[in-house]
Amino acid sequence: MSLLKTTATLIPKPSSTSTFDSLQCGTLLQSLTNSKSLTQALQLHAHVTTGGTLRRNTYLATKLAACYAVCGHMPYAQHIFDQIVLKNSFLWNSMIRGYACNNSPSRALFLYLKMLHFGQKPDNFTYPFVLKACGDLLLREMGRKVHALVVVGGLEEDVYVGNSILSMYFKFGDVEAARVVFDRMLVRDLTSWNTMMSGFVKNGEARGAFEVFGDMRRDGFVGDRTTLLALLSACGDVMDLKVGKEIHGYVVRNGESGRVCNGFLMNSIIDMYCNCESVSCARKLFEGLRVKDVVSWNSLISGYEKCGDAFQALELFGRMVVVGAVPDEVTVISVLAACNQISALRLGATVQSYVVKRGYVVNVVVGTALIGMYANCGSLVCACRVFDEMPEKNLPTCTVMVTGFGIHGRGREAISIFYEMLGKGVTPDEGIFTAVLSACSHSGLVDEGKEIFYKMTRDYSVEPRPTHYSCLVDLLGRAGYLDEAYAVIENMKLKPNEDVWTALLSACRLHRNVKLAVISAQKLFELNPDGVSGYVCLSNIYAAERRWEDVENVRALVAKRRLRKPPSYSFVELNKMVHQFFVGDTSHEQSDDIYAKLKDLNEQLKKAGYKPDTSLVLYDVEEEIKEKMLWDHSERLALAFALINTGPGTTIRITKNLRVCGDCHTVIKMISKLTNREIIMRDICRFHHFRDGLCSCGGYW
DNA sequence: AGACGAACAA
Repeated sequence: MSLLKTTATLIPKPSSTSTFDSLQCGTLLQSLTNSKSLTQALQLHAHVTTGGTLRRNTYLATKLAACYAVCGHMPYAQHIFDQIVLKNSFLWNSMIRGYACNNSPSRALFLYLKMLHFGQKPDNFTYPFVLKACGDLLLREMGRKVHALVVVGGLEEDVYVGNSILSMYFKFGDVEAARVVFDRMLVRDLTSWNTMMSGFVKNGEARGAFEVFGDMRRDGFVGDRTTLLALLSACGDVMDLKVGKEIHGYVVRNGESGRVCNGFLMNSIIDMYCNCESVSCARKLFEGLRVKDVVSWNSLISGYEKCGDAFQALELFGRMVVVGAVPDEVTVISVLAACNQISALRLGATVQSYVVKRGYVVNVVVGTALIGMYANCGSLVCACRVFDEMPEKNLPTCTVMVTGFGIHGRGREAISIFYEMLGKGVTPDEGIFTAVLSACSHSGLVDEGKEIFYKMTRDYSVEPRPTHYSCLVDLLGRAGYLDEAYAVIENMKLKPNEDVWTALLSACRLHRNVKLAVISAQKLFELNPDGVSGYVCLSNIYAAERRWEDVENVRALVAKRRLRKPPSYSFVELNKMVHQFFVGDTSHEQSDDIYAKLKDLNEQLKKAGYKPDTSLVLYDVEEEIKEKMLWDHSERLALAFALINTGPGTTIRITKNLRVCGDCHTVIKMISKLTNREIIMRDICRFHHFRDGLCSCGGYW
C-alpha cells in the first residue's frame, strides 16, 4: 500500500499491523490537511471506508471532512458532513471555512445560519470566515450584525477576528469604520497593520497607506512581504518612483535572506514600474529575472498596453508564445486591449480563435474585452455576436456594448441594451450613464438623453459627474439647443471642467454661434491655456465667418504660446500587420506610390468639383502650401496605402488618434464614391461609415 | 482549525 510507505514517517509510532488505529489516522489526516494533499486524502478515505470504519467513527469522519474542506474539495466534504449526526463546532467551522475560501461565500453563510439554527455557538474560529464571506458578498447589513454578535460574544479582542473585521469593512469600501475598529483594537499584530495598509491602497488612499506604514514602524513592527506588496502598489498609485526604487533596492539587498525574496515581489515591482510609467525599468528587471512566470509576462505586457505602447505589448506577446510560455486569460485580456488601441481587427480575431483553440472558458472579463476590441476595431457585427453568446453578462459588459453601439451612431440599440439591463435588476453606475448619454448625443436622441440624465439622479441616486454634464451639453449642443446647453453649464452643481466647455465650443462650431463660442473658448483657455485643440476649434469658427483678422489673432496666440498640435497619426491594418502613418510621413517603403496615388486622387476630385477648405489650416503660410498640408494628413496617407494594397470592393478601416478634419471628411466621402469602397473610419470621438459619397454621421461630428 | 499577499474588462 503506497500510502503507508509515503506517509509512514509522519506517524510517531506506526502500528505493527497493516491498518491504522483511529488516533493515528487522525494524526495523519491532520498533516494531510496542513499540506493540502488531496490525493493522499482520497487514498486514506478509501482505506477507512472499507469495513464501515468511517461511519462508526465520528472523530475520523470529522477530520476527513475538514481535510477535504481545506483542500477545496467541497462536494466530498459536504457528503461526509451530511452523514455525521453529532456535529461539533470544529466540523461546522471547517465547512464554513471551506466554502468561504473556495468561492462559495453564500454557501458559507448558509451553513453559518444553519449552525445557529442547530444551537451550535459560533466561536473565534467561526467568525473570521463568516466575516470574509460577508465581505466578499458585500453584505453590509449582515456584516455589521455579525460584528455586533462578535462584540456581544466578547470575541473582539481576538486578533484574528479583529483583523477579519478590518478586512471586511475595507471590502465594503468603509475606510472610516475600519479605522475606528483598528483604533479600538487592544491587540494588533503585523497582519493588522498589513490589512490596514492594503485596505487603504485598495480604496484608493495610497497616502493613507504610507501614513499607516509610518505608524507601524513607530510601533516597533518590521514589515514583511505583504507590507512591501502594499507599499509597492501604493507607489504605483501615486506614481512615486523614488520610493518604489528604494523598495526595489531593499528587496535586492535582503533577497538572499529569503525573508522578502520571492517571485510575487518581483512581479509587483514590475507592475509598480509600469504604473509609474517607467516601462524601461520594468523591462530591465523583467529581462534579468531567472524565472519568468505567467504573471511576470502579464505584468509587462499590460504595462506596455497601459502606457500606450501597443506595438511593444504585441511584440512581447509574440515572444512569449515563441519561447513556449503559456498565456492565460489575463494575457489575452491585455493583448486584446492592445489590439483595440491600434485597431488591429484581424490580429484581435486571431487572439479570439487562440482562446477557443486553447479551450479557455470565455469568462465574463475575456468576453467584455472581446466586445470592446471588436466594437473599437470597427466590427460591430462581431461585437454583437460575442455579446449575444455570453452566458454571463455584468455591468462592464453592458457598458462596452452600449459604448460600442454609441460610437457607431446606433443610439437606439444602445438605449435598448441599457433598458434591458435595468430590467434584469442590475444597478447602474456612473460609467454606464456616461456610455448611454454619449450614445444619445452621437445619434441626436435629445429627448431620450435628457430623460436618462434626469432619471440618473431621481431614480438611481447617481450624482452626475462633469463627464455626464459634458455629454448632456454635447447632446443639446449638437442638436442646436445652444442656449439650453449653456444654461445647463451655468446651473451645474459642480465646477465645469474642460470637457464641458469643449463640448459647448464644438457645438458652437457646428451651429456657427460666434458669441457663445468666444465665451466657451475663454473659459476653456482659463482652465487649460495649453490645450491646442480649443484654439483650432475657435480659429475654424472664425474662418467659417470669414473673420480673417480674428483667425490671425488666434494663430498669433498659438504661436506666442509655442503650442503645437499633438502629432497626429492613423492606423490601417493589412495582412494582420498594423501600419502607422504620421502627418507628412515619408518613412513607409511604399511612400512614393502613396503620394502618387494621392496626387492622382486630388486631380480626380477637383474634376468632380472638390474645393479644398484651407481655412482649416492653423498655420500662417501661403495658400498653395496650405493645400499641400491638407494632403499630408495621416488619414489620407493611410487611405491611399489601403487603396493601393487591397482589391476592389474591400472594406477599408482607418483609425485616427485625433478628430478627423472637415476637409478630410469631405475628401473621404468623395473617395468612397469615386472608388466604390466602404470606408470605416474611427476617430477620437466616433466611427464614420463612408459609403457611396455619404457618411453615417450626417455631418454632425 | 483561522486573518493579509502580484497581472486583467467600461
